[in-house]
Amino acid sequence: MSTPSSEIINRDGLKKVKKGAWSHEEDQMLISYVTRYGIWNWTQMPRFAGLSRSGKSCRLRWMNYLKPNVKKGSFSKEEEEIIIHSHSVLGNRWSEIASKLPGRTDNSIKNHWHVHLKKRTTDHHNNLSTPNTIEQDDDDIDDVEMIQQPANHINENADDFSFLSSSLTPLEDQEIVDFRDDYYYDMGSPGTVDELQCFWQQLCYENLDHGNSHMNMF
DNA sequence: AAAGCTTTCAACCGCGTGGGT
DNA sequence: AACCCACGCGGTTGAAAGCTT
Repeated sequence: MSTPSSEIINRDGLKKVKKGAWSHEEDQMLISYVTRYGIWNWTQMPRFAGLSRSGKSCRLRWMNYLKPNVKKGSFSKEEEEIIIHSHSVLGNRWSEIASKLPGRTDNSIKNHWHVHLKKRTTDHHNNLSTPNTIEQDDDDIDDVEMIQQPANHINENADDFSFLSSSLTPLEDQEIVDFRDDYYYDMGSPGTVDELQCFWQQLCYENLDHGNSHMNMF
């Protein structure tokens, strides 16, 4: 779910940064570039990667969606319990709360809080302040159930990088990039124009097989 | 079937911070 | 000390999906 893509053209007819939803092709370009060269400078990187996006947008897309260990899908009871407890201690420090939930991003936690958990905690608080209330909604029942669930799956996807090999065929025979921790920072810039051109030619070669002729930018 | 309403969440924006010069 | 730049954070927005009437 996202806003539609829009390319902004300024008065001189020059292309400026694109906004809105990311296309599959843009995702592939970003993944491929980061896999090959690592993250060296978000501001400069879109230009080298052939993306008409701001560095900020690229960083957000990578951190919240494309990064290999980003956990998608619904939150478990244990995760919700951790969020609720952490929020009661830390407040709206979403990044700090996210650090307690491997694979979850601050953005997704923030969204989940506002959509699901905020109401639950205020309801709970209201029930406490009105002790004669007998009603117990589904969410309260969930709160009881969550304590009984095992917590062994919270980190289940932390080491799952399998999608990289399936989506990045041009690079599958090259060195395996370790995305854990901050390894991929400080890998250096792409270096020469020849090196960069070679990189994109590899990508184009592979993508032509899948009809992605837009990749042919050289 | 379709119109209107609600929910969800990806993405944007503005601001604060830290490092470099 | 002052400025610049890159990055990260938290609040907010808005389109799409889902639901209700």
